[in-house]
Amino acid sequence: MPSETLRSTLRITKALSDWQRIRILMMLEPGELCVCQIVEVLALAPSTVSKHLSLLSAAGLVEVRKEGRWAHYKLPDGPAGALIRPLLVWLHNRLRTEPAIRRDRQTLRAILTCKPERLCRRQRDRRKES
Amino acid sequence: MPSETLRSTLRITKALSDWQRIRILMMLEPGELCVCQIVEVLALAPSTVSKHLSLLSAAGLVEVRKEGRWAHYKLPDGPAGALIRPLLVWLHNRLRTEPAIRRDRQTLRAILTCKPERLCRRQRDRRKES
DNA sequence: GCTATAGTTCGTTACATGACGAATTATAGA
DNA sequence: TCTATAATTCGTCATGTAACGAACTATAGC
Repeated sequence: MPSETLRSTLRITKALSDWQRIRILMMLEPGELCVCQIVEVLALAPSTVSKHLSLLSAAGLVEVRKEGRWAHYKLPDGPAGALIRPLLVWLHNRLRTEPAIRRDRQTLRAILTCKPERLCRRQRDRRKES
Repeated sequence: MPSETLRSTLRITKALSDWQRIRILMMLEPGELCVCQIVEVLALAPSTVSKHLSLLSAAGLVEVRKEGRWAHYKLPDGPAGALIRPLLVWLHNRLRTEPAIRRDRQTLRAILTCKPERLCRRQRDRRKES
């Protein structure tokens, strides 16, 4: 019977062992984002992104704030955040200057200029034509 | 074309996402061990342990020192070690008091009292009878 | 040189995981 | 109340991974 700490630790390291989830964590450094914004940057299906977010959430690497039909995800602060801070700092230091990560930040900046509703509409439309 | 830093980072996080490999890293904290000693603690097939060690090695989480037919593995020191030290410290702090890890330490203590040659012989014999 | 042996590599099998689209849920607005 | 919609859950498929035993490699000792 593995202890909770042990399983929790494995949940964290497993959550960190996927490139898309790392991209999400790096993306959340500056502040919270809603799902559709993350979907847009990763260019993955919403269902896929949702799954990634639920794994990150289960590991305590992100927190969710639901507001109407919107879900905003952010890095945890307070005691929960302190627990995993060293890992995020390590990741951030290693990947800050990575081309792929810089590209994501660039994309995100562009995305933040338009309202989420517009984003979701665009994503729906794109889906229809294919 | 993902950069080397990026692939290296993923190799590290993937290496950390397995329980047996974490056990190995915790086991190596006090100092180097040879493969048969690790095999004995984990109670896995030598081929399986060897594979784990090669993944850890590829990620730079352990270093190998070959001596005759024996292979000694240890945590890296120097610059290579400094790079991943924060991760190992985090892991160590989280798992130091875990029952499973304490049990491994206990097992290891017993194992260290007998010479590696004896260990290997015992392992071979056990294999034969099954 | 031969033989025994510590460790690795290879091939196979079972299971875990990431991706997608379709169906579902829950909320906002007409 | 009914419709539209942001997000999640579910079912499926392809790929990745951990485990094993068998075969292989390389070294020590006769």
